[in-house]
Amino acid sequence: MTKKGCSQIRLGRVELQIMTVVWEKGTATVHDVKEALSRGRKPAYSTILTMMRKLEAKGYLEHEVRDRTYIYRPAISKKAVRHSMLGDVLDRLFEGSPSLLLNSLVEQDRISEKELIQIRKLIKEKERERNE
Amino acid sequence: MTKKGCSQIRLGRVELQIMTVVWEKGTATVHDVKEALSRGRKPAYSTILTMMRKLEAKGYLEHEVRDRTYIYRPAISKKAVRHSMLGDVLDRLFEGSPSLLLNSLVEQDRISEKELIQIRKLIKEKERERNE
DNA sequence: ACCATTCTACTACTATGGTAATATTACTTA
DNA sequence: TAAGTAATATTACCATAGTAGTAGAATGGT
Repeated sequence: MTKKGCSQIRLGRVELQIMTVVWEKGTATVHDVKEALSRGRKPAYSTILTMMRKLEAKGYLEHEVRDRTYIYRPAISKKAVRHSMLGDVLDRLFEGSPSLLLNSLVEQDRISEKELIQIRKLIKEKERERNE
Repeated sequence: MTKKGCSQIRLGRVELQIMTVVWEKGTATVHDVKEALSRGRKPAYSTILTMMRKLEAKGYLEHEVRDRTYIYRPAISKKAVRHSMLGDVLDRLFEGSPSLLLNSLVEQDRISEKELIQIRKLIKEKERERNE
């Protein structure tokens, strides 16, 4: 149970990209990440290496050595990061109000038919749970 | 109409705090902001001054002079910043899926009874609009 | 006229995310 | 065993958010 505001997980643009790769693959070497980041402006190998070392120093990655290659894996869950960063946006920008936040998504027209159905299902579940 | 990804509004922690004050008050002097930021670790007057000048340089604030005091006002709407920053989180962290995002809020138990009602209303409206 | 007050302007420093060249190490293979 | 290869380690930048001391300018009161 995370207390209100004790999260404070800070991840930069590229840091998050790297973490995303490692989350998706489960484990990843520097090369794996470099490979996965082949779209857009690709950072140099040594750039990714440096960042992954920093991510480990911050406790977001861990590694083990196999055939003198570092095998990295997440030391923090995607869920935790989602909670932390979304909670941040919610509090800083939307006065802690999920409906205000959702409204912003509606305004942006970011909600497709499929998403709408999914969301309604979610709400229904939450309501049912609430009425027990 | 903002195109997909052309947003790129970047605001730091304190920068956003300052913008929030100016949005709320409509116009604000450096003193007003310093006053409003009296909770937490309060930045020095000159710190706020510097940041507001930087915000103006970035085109997020404007000012006029009155009795040799700078009266700042927003040059960018809160709505635009909300769209930009939330859109960023949506894309980077939730694969562009609003329902995944909402699910994270549910998991965090950030949705009160009142919010739930408000959200349902929003969804209903969206559905009605969709079925026209 | 002078001084205190109250603004902005200037300057400088710290931390951190991002970038990457280069050095080093260790293994492989001819 | 010497060269080449493939990995990490070291080092050094740049940009920007955040911080704030101090200088300078203009005004108002005495």
